[in-house]
Amino acid sequence: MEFLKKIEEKWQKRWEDAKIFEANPDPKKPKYFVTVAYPYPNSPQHIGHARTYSLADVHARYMRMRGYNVLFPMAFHYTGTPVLAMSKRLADKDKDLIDDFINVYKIPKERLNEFTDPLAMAKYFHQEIKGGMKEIGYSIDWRREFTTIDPQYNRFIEWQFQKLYKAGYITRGSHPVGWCPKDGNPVGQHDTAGDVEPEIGEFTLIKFRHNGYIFPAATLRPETVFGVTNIWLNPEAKYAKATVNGEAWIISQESVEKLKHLTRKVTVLEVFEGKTFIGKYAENPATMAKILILPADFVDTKNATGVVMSVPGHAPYDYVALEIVKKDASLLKEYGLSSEAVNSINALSVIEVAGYSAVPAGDVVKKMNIKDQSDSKLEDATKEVYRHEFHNGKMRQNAGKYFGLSVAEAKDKVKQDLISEGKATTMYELLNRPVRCRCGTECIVKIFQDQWFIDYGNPAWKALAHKNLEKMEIIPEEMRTEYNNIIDWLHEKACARKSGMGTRLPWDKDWIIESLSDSTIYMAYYTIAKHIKEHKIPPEQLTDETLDYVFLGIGSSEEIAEKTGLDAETLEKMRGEFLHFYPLDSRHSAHELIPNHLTFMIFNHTAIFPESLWPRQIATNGHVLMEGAKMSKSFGNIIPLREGLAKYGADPVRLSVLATAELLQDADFSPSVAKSMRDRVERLYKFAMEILKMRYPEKVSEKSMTAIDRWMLSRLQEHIRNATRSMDRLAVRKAIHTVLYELEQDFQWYQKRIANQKANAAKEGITAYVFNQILDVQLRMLAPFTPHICEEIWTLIGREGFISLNAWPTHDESKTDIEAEESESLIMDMVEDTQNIIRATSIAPRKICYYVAASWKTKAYLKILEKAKSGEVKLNEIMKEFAAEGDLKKRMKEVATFASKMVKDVSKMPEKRRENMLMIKALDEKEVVEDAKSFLMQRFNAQITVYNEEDEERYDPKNKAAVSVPYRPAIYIE
RNA sequence: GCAGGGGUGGCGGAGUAAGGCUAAUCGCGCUCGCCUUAAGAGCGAGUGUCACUCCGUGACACGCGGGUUCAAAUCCCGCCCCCUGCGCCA
Repeated sequence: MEFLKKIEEKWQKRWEDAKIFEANPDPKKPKYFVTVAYPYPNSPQHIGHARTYSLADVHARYMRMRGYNVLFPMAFHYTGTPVLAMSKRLADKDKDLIDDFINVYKIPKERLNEFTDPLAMAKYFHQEIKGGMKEIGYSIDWRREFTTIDPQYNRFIEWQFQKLYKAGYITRGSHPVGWCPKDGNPVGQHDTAGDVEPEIGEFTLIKFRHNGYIFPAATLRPETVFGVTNIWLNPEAKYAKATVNGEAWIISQESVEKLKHLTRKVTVLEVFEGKTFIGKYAENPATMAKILILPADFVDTKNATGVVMSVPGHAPYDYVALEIVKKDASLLKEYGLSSEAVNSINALSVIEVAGYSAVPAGDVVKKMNIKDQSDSKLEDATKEVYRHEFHNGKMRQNAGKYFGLSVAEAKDKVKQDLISEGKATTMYELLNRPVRCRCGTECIVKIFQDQWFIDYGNPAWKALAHKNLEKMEIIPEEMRTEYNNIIDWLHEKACARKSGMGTRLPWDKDWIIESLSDSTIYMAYYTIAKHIKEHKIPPEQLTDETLDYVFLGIGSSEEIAEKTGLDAETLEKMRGEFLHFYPLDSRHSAHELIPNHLTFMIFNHTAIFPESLWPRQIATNGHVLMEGAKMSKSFGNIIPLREGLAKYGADPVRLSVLATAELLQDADFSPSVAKSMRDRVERLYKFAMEILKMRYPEKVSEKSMTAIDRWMLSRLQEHIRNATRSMDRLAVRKAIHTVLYELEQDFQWYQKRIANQKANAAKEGITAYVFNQILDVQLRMLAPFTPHICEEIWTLIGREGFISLNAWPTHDESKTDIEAEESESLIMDMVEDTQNIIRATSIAPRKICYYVAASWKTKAYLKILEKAKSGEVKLNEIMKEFAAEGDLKKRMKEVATFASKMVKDVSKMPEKRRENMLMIKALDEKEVVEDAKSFLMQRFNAQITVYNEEDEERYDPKNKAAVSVPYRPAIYIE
């Protein structure tokens, strides 16, 4: 490990000193611009992050070796509220967070105090993350680094938003958000206790009337209004008589504040206990039916209005509650309810659904054996009824004009109609309440007024996004439909908040542009960040005109230079650099960013830039699991990246996160995988050191090589081709497997095959040459994945320069030797057959005889192959042709048996193999087997003899020779 | 619910685009052997299930059920299960 560590440090320093990853416009080379979503510095990175970033780095390194002028930059995303929230929690001495910081992230205790300043915290993690990126060996051009709170970047974002604004892509409106009434802030998932995402739903409030008062019953199923049999109030809870936007409402006391946050004017007139209204009648606005108000403990006055309409036919809660009220004589007495009136209430059926009776709620309650209102199974029962009714249910006749509609359709129609008739209204509520803010307060829904939105719902804009997507390469391709769907779904996205770090909206400085909106086209900023730093360009000089010129080519450099005081030449250089590297060639990210960031990137590019500068490729990848389990702080299975690097080494970590899964799947990291990768890397080193001891000639003539040498070199070509193909679609797992394991397998076979060849200087030279070829190719194909060890070996074996800047090997068709490959697979098959026979007969072989097929068989075989090329082979036809050949005619009976068998075999053969065999024509099988004799002798520890089937002198006591077929010699063992 | 991805051996996972070469590349694990003072590493061999007349043979096996075909893990239809995303959160 020490050894790997030293190598890593050495090469990271050399790369930095030689500035080899600093990319400048170079007209001599094609450019390639790769970026990966910049990290958010609110914690150090862990092994999981390494996947996305390593993939991007491997991509960058690969393209660099393919001869491109690759730009791979990095920046840091300070925008947003999470850092603020964390900082505040630290200030509040949040124990869990402090524990995480100390135990998981290994942050020195004494530094924690600084972190009550959010900016200090962000800066700390920024350096922490950057350190990790250097230690893992990413080929980043650090000259272009920036943060999203740099004033120059703020100018860039202002410029972008002005463009969006002018294009009509910015709208304003009101919007419900999760809200902490104590903190006075919107709450997202990271603000809540237990990281719960607040789910906002819209309840329909149906206005039941009683004596001039409105009971606004809250429901998520307005279509069931026709099945209401009564109203539920919680008898023990407090209700308020209040004026709500001018109407007299009876609502739970808890709902008063909520309605206020939902922009309603509420004045409380009087407070009652729920029981006050029990036994009174109210009128259903949809049916005009007079219904009783009854008591129910299950009514949660904290949910919506605390007034519930009862639909026992379709709501399990209502069904159970009604049954209880009916049976409970003391309850009836307590509230002075007439038992006749109550008992006459029967569930109404308004929805017909296959597989259920008229009262689906009753069916499910009975099935689940639910007895009382507090039974937790009621939740499941409700879900089951709803699921079936929503998808398969139809409205019955008593639903009036909605008769025959599906529940899904009726739900919306009823709601809209009731609202427009003034019989209902709506109210937002949290569906997964209670959701608690980290401060402990229960969250509510607030309508955030005059919020700014980016209008991703704009149809013309959607069309542009689709157009970009169509031209773009999506890796993996399976994700394309996902993007298409998302472009279709997206609508207005709130783009600014009142708190957090970032850029202020240029036309309304109270708002700060939120993080998913200020990170959509920043790849363009990398191209000028270098100049901004180099020339210390202040934000004031980055006027809208400057940026218009640099990014859109509007105006002249002289004019702008004059106005801004910027150097005209610098302006032109910036413009030139932007045009050189743009458009973006590849964008990398984890695939959870597809529904937001990545699609936003597409949208914004089409809004700001001309079509020629739209992004060309997006590649996304899955997560990293830790020994099969999800990584999470609560499982305590997070390995911070730098800790992992220190423990296992950079190259092994890179391999571990990339070699265990294809892009879409989750990779599985574990110490044992990392360890085996480390062993693999060390073995490569040892192998190289052995080759280093070998002497080999500069050039080796083809002729002096034996078939097995040519076979190895031919296989090497095949592996180059496969690895390159895999890399071109970023199938890194496949590529690593090809380079590391498949190549290795052939190499091991090769070593076995040559182990017994007679030693002489020429042979040794050839072997050394072949070994060296393998090492050379393997190193260059591994360099993107394990750059450190590859650089080290590269230098040790005396190669010039950095392997990182060397060429990726190219497939050389001329080195492919089909004959050698076919000969070798003959040997491999033969070895396997021999082995099977030995096992089957349990003979300890002393003598093994091989009989290669007679020449007439080969002749017939080739004929059949020839025929198979042009479609199906008809046995009778081919037999006629055989009959015309003298040497075949004299043994027609044998030929017939042989041919019928071969026709079958050939038809099952892959096209490629048939072509190869035809190309080779007749292989001299006897010679092939003779060549492998010493190997076979060693392999089976027996005497080996090779005969031709037609050899009169052959030793063949069991007459096995007859069963030989081309490419499959007969075997006799004794 | 909607959308996307997936379900293959003890495990991870190839194979599915172009149906037959293939019941399974490769890795891990496990068993046996070699090497070694020992362990590890390395090397070699074996390793789907069941049944039987158990050096062999047969049947069954790629989520479940149908279908197309001489032939299906692969194509078609229906169903079940798992994972991910669904917005103000980076």
